[in-house]
Amino acid sequence: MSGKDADETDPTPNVIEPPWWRPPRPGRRRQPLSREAIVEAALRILDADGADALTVRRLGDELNTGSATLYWHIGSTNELGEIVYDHVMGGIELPEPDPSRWQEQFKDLGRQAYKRMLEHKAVVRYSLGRVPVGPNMLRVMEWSLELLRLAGIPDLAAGFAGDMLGRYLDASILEVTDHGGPPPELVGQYFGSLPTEQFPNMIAISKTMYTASDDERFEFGLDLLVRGLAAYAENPPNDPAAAPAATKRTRTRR
Amino acid sequence: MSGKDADETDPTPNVIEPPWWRPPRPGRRRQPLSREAIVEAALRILDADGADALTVRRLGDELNTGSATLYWHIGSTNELGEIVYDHVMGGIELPEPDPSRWQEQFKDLGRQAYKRMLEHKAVVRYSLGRVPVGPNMLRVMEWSLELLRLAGIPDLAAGFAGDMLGRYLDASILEVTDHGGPPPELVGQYFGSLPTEQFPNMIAISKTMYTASDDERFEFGLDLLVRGLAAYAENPPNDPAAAPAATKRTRTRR
DNA sequence: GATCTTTTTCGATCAGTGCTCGAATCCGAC
DNA sequence: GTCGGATTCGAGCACTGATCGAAAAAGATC
Repeated sequence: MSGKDADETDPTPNVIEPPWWRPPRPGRRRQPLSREAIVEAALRILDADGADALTVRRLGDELNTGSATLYWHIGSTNELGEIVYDHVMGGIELPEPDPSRWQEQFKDLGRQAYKRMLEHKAVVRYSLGRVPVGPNMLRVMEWSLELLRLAGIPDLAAGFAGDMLGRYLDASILEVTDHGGPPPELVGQYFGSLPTEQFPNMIAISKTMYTASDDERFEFGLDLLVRGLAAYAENPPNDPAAAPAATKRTRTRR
Repeated sequence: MSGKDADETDPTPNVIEPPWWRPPRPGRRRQPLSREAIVEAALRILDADGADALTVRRLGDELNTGSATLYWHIGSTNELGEIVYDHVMGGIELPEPDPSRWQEQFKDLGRQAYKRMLEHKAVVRYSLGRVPVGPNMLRVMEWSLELLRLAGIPDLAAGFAGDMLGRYLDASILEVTDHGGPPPELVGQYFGSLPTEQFPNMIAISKTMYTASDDERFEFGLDLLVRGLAAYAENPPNDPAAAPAATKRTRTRR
């Protein structure tokens, strides 16, 4: 992206040589390849050309190397995807948990994650069926649990909340993304064109759904989620084992 | 699977012929290939060997035909996957919506879908990032909307509910499925082995999560979802446009 | 029956994928 | 220097989804 040394990288300098000679090795790249450089290149590709464009060969082109080299730094393309996902979520800022404002703080976490994913929509592919295990998401999950437990949400519900939020996030991003399937507007059109007598509710809803903007819809779902959690805080479930409050703790460092 | 005519299908009968002769064409299969036969074979493969095993070639083997033939009946492998998903969901039974029991009826829809998906776990791959558009799912979605609107859930929330339920279903199935990633027990072990001072809440939760069975956890999340919806029914959102009740209607046929 | 048209099958093949191998190269420590 | 581990890389394997045009079968028409 910087491109400030683009021509120095050119592997075919202006010199006449017998064609059977080995072309001058481009030499070790000035800056040796690192996992971080790979992650950034991958994100660049994803942002520019979508999820399908991220292949080992394309990645090799982007970094002026072969596919084999990459496998010395990463385990697999899937693993790379997870690292990229964790990298994108790295910028989330977590305030000191304040139980009295837990609903707003929890929503704000969702908003931050949503914003970041919107800027890198293609990354959603690597979040879909997975439990996030990267260092950044670990930090986020711990914070989320801390907040909800302090707020008096039972353990089981607190555990669910993070998972639910993640799934809802994925779904929200997918809804505004072109992910290979039929274009969203075609789906909307299809739903609207169903036989009226057979699907009156779907038609009515499809209209309602389209009057709200993407951001408004996201906010709405976030609210729905928090209301479900709040219902648990006030009225604990049938499971008596769920602790009503967080265990004694010292303080979160950050 | 029936195999009642296995030997009749054998393309190499007990006859001596010069090897350069064309092997006797297996002839048109007794029963011409149909989309339904393909879907059933695909489901058989998915159940037996998982999502990665479903390829056009393997499907060709299963049906005694080549990959090219399949493409005459289906558009793409992805499309086939969606059809299989819709097929699996086809067995869901939908009672007459009874607004006074909407919470239980909605949960029961979730339970039915969960049970069906559990019997065909690999199919979850074709549900992940998609809006279900098959005829069976269309029917289910219409029923769900009908029920929730009659129960007084605002339109926007009712629209979300189906989506949320689908996502939650996917996540629940994935949690009990080996989907190529690290084995679930390893993830649990990893979470439990985190440094205690840094992740006290995650460790506490990971214990709680493992005491409950898969079914109990599913039931719990279902309850969380319904509570969120119920909160909306009683206390409509800031959006005044959301109708508090379903529009006038005649009656659902079924 | 024979002929023509439409539906259905299929072998061969294309371009692209993730990933691995063994050899070559680089680079810092001795 | 030179030695040994760290790093790069070309070639290639096994596999994928998908397409082409030819061929066969089934159905319609005479």
